[in-house]
Amino acid sequence: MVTIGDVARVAGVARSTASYALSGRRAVSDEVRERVRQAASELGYAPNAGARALATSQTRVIGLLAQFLPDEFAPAMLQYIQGVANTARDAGYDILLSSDPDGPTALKRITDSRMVDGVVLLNVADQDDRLPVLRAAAQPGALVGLPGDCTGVDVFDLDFEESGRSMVAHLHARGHRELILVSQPEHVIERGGAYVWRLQNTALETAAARDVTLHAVYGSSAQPEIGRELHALLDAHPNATGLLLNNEAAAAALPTVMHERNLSAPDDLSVIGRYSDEFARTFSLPFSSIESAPDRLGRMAVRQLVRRIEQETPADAPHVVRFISPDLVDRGSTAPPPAT
Amino acid sequence: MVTIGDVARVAGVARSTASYALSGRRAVSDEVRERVRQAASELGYAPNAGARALATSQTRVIGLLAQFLPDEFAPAMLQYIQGVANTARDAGYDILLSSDPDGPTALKRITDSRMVDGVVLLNVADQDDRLPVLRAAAQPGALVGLPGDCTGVDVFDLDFEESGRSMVAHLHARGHRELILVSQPEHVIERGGAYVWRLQNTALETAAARDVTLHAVYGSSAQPEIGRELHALLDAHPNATGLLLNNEAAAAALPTVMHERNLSAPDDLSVIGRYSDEFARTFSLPFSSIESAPDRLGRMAVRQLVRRIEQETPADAPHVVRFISPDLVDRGSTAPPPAT
DNA sequence: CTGAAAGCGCTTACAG
DNA sequence: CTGAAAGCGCTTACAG
Repeated sequence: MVTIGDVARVAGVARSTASYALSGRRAVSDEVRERVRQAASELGYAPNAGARALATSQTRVIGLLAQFLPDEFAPAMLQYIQGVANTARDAGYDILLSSDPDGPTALKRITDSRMVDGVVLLNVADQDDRLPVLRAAAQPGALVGLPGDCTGVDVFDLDFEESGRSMVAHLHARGHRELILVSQPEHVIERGGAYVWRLQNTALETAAARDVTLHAVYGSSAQPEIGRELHALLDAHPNATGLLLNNEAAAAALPTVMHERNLSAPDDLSVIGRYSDEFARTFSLPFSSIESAPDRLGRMAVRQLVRRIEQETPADAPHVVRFISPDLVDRGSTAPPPAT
Repeated sequence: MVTIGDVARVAGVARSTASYALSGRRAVSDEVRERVRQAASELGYAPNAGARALATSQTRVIGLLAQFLPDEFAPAMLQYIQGVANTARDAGYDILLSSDPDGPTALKRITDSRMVDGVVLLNVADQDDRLPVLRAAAQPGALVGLPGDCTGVDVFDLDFEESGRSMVAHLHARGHRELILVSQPEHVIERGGAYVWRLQNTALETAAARDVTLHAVYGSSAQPEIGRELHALLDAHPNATGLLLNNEAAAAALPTVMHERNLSAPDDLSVIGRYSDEFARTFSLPFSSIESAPDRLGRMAVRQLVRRIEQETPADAPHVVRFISPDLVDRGSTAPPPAT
């Protein structure tokens, strides 16, 4: 392999001078700089990442902790990963992807061994086992998802409270008085998936305040179970005129279910989901939805992380908890309830 | 950070002894080994990855080059990524994920800077720009997907030729005489996505040999275009009784299209896709399909790569090109054509 | 069975 | 403006 020593020799300068010429961290005469650059490109020089990391304590790698849990819908995860990966690349960082189901152990190993300059956690639970590890780590961390305790980390999430309110308010305003809300599986909650009850609670409150009946249930996040459950749900609540989905798998399954029941939105049933526009396209979903903005959240997390890594933000600068407000993307699936 | 020097001091031995005790690469007295281990775990010692890489020229990281091209269906990609990531983890490797649209440049940077011990390329095209870079690299590479020139790399792919044959033969045997084959977008071919024509060619040959009319067309890989195209296609060929899909986006869109046309499989139309079982579940697809086995391909690629990295396979050992044979997963969507 | 030393390829104070 | 040297934290021949 070609080292900076080779470059220096070819350029006829000291290794330190070659290093400075390439990094620009010290003034170097135009002539020398040119010679060094020339030599470097002739030889195809690329600095050894390990050596550089050892010397600078910087890897220019960001760890991405994604867990593909059986109760999460994988295609929805992918969009967060893409958001993080794209932003990281633009900022000059590579991504070390961990999909280890044992998140805490993986995180500890990656941070302790100094493989990364910082870490993005996806899929954060209310009591997330990875957080104690992250707080003990030397590197900063940014989360997508709201944990119970936000100390020491930067947090980005959709405003699920407001999402719950606005879904119910939207249908209430159009005259609906009986709704169904399908959340993610109950074990997502048990695991601490706080976004499930954050949305559900405000939906229930809003419904109660407006005298709307809201049937709040948990749904599977796998096919074909969720399809069957949706059928059972619609059977059980024949007078419900609106369906709210805080469950991507349910959203993906709903078109088939509605076809099978010969229902269409919004004529027979008003529907609002909570997923990204990209997700809607992928699954051909014709329903209006609260935009979950995975790309935006991924981007915000990485930007803040990079700011901390590069110390534009002092290490003890206050940490942020930032919610993005829910936008309802109107795909025309809501209307006043059918006259009976 | 705690270094091996700290461990050695606490254990009262030399750094080299601490290193050997931990790695087991040299005999060490039981007592010393125990003291070193004790010290290491007390201090929470984890070797610095950069330093180790510098000393050993091994990073225990595998580069994963995935391109999220607009004409590929992202959820299908994810499964290959998971297959690679899971196998790598089990083998003790971390994954450096690159989703850079400029694959060759990203690959060159990653390999030249010695960030990885080897590389897996996804989404390989017939004339893949990344291959010259990979061949020039010091690290071995494994591909998922068949390029025109396989020299110097290990290659794993579904047997698309056989897939094309078996799809047509299956429907021919059940009495079908007019079929439609929807492939991926034409620009996938222009880009060199060889699997498109590999399947299509054998499908056409098989059809010709058996006097079956086969309408072979390209379809978009985005919604909602592909839905419209499927409608147009079924309009244009009202006598076709079988539909073959070598296009994940088309498969994902088909249930909706069939509902809209009030068709069901296999009574009105026999359907065979080419996608994974996991994909079928995710999209609730009721169609029989050639299993594309992304997890298996990812696993094979990583295993072979690890073998090369760890020199169980000598560097000049012959490279492999391995096809997995297509299994038809029967979901009951094929039958004799409807009587007319 | 153990230790002192060299070396991996960088960067960066220290000198001039 | 440039160079010689130290040091980052490991591993591994070389000695004993």
